[in-house]
Amino acid sequence: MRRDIFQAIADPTRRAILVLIAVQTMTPNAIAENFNSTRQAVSKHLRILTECELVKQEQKGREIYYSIEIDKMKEIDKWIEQFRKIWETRFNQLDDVLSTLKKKKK
Amino acid sequence: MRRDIFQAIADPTRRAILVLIAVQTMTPNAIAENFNSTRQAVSKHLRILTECELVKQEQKGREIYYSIEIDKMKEIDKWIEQFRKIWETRFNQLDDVLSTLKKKKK
DNA sequence: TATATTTGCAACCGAATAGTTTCATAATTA
DNA sequence: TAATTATGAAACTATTCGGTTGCAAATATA
Repeated sequence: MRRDIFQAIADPTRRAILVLIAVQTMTPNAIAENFNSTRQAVSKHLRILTECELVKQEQKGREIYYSIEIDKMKEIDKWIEQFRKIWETRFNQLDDVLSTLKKKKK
Repeated sequence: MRRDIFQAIADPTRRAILVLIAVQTMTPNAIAENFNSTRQAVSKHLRILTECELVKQEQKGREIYYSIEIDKMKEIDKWIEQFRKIWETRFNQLDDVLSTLKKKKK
């Protein structure tokens, strides 16, 4: 069973769940109301998100409130980071080209 | 056939390919040398990455050089953006708490 | 206490995934 | 021209994935 954050956010329903509970903590029932699939399907998604620690639970009586584990989201950001460096460099290079052109014009 | 960037980067081999060709353009053969699976398997990964426009090809004779489509990578960053806002806010709130504590100490 | 509610788990199913082997095509080289 | 090299496509396979239905456990309410 592969269970990492990238595999977790590959599914559009799970991405939507993350966006939902990022705004406020929610119970599985409340989350499921936003989707066409069954509550059990959403429950399975929540299990996957919990297993890779992208969400955490808080039991309150018979209800369980799910909330986002924002620190784990940073790991995805960390992976993107190495590419961000590239596009920022390319942007600066473009900037250099533009300013060189400007100087030549003068 | 679902073919979006999140599904594309879900596979660890594809993520490694992206990191590899981010540094320099490479041919499928050169890329495949870095993995234990067959050249054909890598070829399939490249097709998926090409289909969702995360990489582009440039034919040179019988060789094909693959390079990263950095703009497409920004789309992932864009999705992370909404969560970045959250963790920055939380960080600031923590900052407020700390400075309040500091003031009380004085 | 009996009933309703909230939730997760197990078993099953069809589709998708990632890999393999085999083959075809096009370009280079001997 | 013949052999070699670089590549992608097709067919097949085992495994995983996302969904379903049915069930059990725990808590709340009548």
